[in-house]
Amino acid sequence: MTTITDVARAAGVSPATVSRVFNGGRVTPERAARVRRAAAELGFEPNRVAQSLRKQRGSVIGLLIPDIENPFFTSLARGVEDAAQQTGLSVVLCNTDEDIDKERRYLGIALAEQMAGVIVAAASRTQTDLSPLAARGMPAVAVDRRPRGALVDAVLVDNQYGGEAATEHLLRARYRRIACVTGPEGASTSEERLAGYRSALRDALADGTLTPEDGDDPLTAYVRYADFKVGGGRAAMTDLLSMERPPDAVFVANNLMAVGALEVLREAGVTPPEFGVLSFGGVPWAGLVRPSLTTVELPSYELGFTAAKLLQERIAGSDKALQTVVLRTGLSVRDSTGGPERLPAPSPPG
Amino acid sequence: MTTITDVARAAGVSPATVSRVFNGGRVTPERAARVRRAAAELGFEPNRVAQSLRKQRGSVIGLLIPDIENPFFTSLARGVEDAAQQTGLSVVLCNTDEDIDKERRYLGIALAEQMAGVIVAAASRTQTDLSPLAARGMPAVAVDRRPRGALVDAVLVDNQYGGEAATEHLLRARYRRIACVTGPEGASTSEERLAGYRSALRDALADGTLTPEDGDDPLTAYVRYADFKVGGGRAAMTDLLSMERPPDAVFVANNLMAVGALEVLREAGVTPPEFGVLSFGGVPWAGLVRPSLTTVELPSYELGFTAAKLLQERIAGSDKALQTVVLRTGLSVRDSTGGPERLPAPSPPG
DNA sequence: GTTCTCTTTGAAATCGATTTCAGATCTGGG
DNA sequence: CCCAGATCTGAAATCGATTTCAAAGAGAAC
Repeated sequence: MTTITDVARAAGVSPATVSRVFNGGRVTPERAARVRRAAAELGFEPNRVAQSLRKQRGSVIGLLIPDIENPFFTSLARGVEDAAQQTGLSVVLCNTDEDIDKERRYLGIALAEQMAGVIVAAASRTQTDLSPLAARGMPAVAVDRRPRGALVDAVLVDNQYGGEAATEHLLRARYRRIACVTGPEGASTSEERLAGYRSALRDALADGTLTPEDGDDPLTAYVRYADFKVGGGRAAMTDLLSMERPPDAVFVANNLMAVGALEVLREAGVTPPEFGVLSFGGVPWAGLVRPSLTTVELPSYELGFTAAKLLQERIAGSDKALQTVVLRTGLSVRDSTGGPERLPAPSPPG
Repeated sequence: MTTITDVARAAGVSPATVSRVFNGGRVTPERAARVRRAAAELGFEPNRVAQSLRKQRGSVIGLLIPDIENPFFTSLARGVEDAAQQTGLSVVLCNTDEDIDKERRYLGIALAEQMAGVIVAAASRTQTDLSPLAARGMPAVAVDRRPRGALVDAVLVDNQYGGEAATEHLLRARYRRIACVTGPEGASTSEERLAGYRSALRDALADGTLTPEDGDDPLTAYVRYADFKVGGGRAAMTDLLSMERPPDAVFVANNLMAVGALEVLREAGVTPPEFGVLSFGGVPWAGLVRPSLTTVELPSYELGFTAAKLLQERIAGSDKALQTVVLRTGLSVRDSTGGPERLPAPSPPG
């Protein structure tokens, strides 16, 4: 491997000069040219490990995500990658598997490897602890989920608004017993989406669109907590269908659980849009799902891109006040929420 | 940050002794205990950057994959991660996007960061160049795709056998005009799967199962090359359907293209199993696709796991002869290849 | 008691870059 | 022609670990 010393020798200068050539120090043009030529001839590339050690900061940023198999996060990862590439940082992806210990381990690695910074989609709102990073001055940005009390920039989506819009849409489509399958208790995303759902129901109760049935609390009876995975969606949906008075629509608070819910519905012979289904977050290969699925669209790529930009500012030394950027969701209305009445079949094409 | 020197001072020993305690040198038990206690109290964690610099080798392995959004590769990545975790290595994921330049850049980073080794699913069989790694003694393992002439261990699937089995299955199901949508020319996986398809057709022609129609070469007429992505599958399928004498079944050489093909078929009102569809590699959320899809099952997780194990051996210094491990595929027969005749509908459950 | 061996220890070199500091060179002004 | 100030340059320190080497100490054999 050719080192800076080799280049220096070849160019007849000192290593310090070589370093200056590549890091923008003052060097006479003639010498600089000699150094560059020598470096090119020898195929010199600075050893990043040595650089990191000396500068006390690497050129890699860590991206901790809870589920690499969820396309939402892979898309987010691409956003981060694209933004990072623009400034020569590289991204390493760490899959925490929604597991607090794995997450802690990866945070430790980030510190030990002296990464330039980290972007974290926290495994838990209450347990994820970013303070060791802060203690060592490593910049961090929370994305998608905001861990409690962490003093970091955050890029989030407007979960409450999205949940509200989704539920309102179902109400407008004349569904009246709308269930909500949300994520784990304690995850900020779960709670906020659920809050949106409840807020929409409360409004509907207030203006008479929805009339309370006796017995259960209408804001709670149809709510189920699950785990943001396909299996959890299946279990929750099965449970809802077995109710004495089952729902006629469901708002599922994440894409994978929506897949699970759809599977269960299909197996039970219950099909949208008679039974309304609305997913928070796009489902992959949505084109294959019939009827097509109404979704709350999440700006996953932008989430990642924005987070990376923010992180870069911090790495560059910005000490602006902490920011929280909230990105808006959008509602893509498709066939699965057409309304509970059986509609006339569309005439076949051609 | 607490360094080895701090610990040494706290324990009243030299840094060398502290290092020995953690790296298995000979130290008297009493001292070792003192060192451990001091380290624990100070929360000492060795600085990996310094370690890497000194040892000339890091504790991170790079995994270069061409498409992070293909669940085949994310599953493979998990295999790598699980295997790596067992020996304290961490994995960083690099998405090359089937792009030779991005791939080259990441290989450069792997070298500059002194990674312990790399696992590569090559972006191109002909252009991917692993020789810089070899030149610097960095261990590498090829996975899924074998770059031409690279002197590295490889873990592959038996593509030809899988393609053959798939095509034979379609023939047995009495499809007679079987198309093949394969990947880019030049990718080893494309070529081998296509070769399997052709070999099965040749056998069928030889034993009379299949009779050549006049005009086109039966081994070529129904073959289309595409790009291993959804869009490519769509285009190829559209093209096939527009033929004067369209096929009655298709063997699609990767999962994403199968999704594209299914979309086109659905839009055209052509449905399996009258039109047979067989995908090489599982389709995500297969449960939502109706009719269910017959697939060649790929051991993606095992592929990654095995590759990581192999790499670890090399990192540990093994100089065994180069190995190529070939893992078998399996055929999961489902509804989409039930045969071209319209079958009586199954009686409803219950 | 002396010598020899074996274990344990710490001082110092090392990895490859960056950066400080002080000296050398150059410039322009007086 | 000399000097102040600006500009360049290289020697050496530094980052935090590992590892070599030599010395000190312990123990055994005679």
